[in-house]
Amino acid sequence: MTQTYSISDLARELDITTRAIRFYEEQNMLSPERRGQERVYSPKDKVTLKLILRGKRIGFSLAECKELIELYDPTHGNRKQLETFLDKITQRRAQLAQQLLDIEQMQIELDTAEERCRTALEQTN
Amino acid sequence: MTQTYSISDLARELDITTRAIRFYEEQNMLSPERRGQERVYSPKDKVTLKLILRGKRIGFSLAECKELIELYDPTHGNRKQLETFLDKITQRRAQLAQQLLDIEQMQIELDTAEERCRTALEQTN
DNA sequence: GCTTACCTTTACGTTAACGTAAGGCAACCC
DNA sequence: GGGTTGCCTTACGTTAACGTAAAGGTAAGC
Repeated sequence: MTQTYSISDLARELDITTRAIRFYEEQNMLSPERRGQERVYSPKDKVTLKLILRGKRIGFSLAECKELIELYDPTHGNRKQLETFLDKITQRRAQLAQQLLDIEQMQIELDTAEERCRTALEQTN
Repeated sequence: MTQTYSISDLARELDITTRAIRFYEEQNMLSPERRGQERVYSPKDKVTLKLILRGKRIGFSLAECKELIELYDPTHGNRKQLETFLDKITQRRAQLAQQLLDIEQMQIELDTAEERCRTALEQTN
């Protein structure tokens, strides 16, 4: 008796549209159960959606998010597939490391930008 | 005698197309000098371009990048403008903080994904 | 039995961020 | 002076990621 969700349940909870959720399914990133016509989502589907949203927040394309999701599968892979998986993981790691640097740098620049703003504000007083 | 660059100089060095550079200019993110028809870029222009690219790497839209660039200006702002600037800075900070969390989480998941891959590989031996 | 609130599919529309030609001027090379 | 290289503008094409109708099916409530 594991929990299930309707499409609008998930839309509300994750703050996205039902259209977006259906779109992700079109892209084969989700495949919810059906009760007749209606989509019925499992907790695992919800996790997948959260993965997608997190990927998007750090600027990943849906295609990239999809790759990440596939890394979660009970790895049905043959040897060669597994090795390309490892390659992809390495690439993602490098990308994330670069992003960390970029974010740190940008935080520093926000600091100085804020200072300039504050001193400029004091001038107007 | 400060350094200058042609458009293809910058394209080569920053590994983007000239079309992209011209596009950023169309969006009023750059305004290089002209020598006749030709665009002549300054070191400052180059910095701006790097800012744009860094913004893109962490998933910012060009519109967001533009806002960041404007925070760099010799703040020509009146009081109200400065305050909205500060608001925007606060928002960006929050976004960056969230991204840091997202990246950390994703790194952890890459770790476990890699492990699963490696143990699956050992099965195939 | 009618409204309201869900759900469905199909399909065309939209925006961002460029890509990709097409056509033309200016300078150098042999 | 013909060819190559590099710059320019104008303009239409393209892809991703949905938005937005349109048209309809079902179940609950009054």
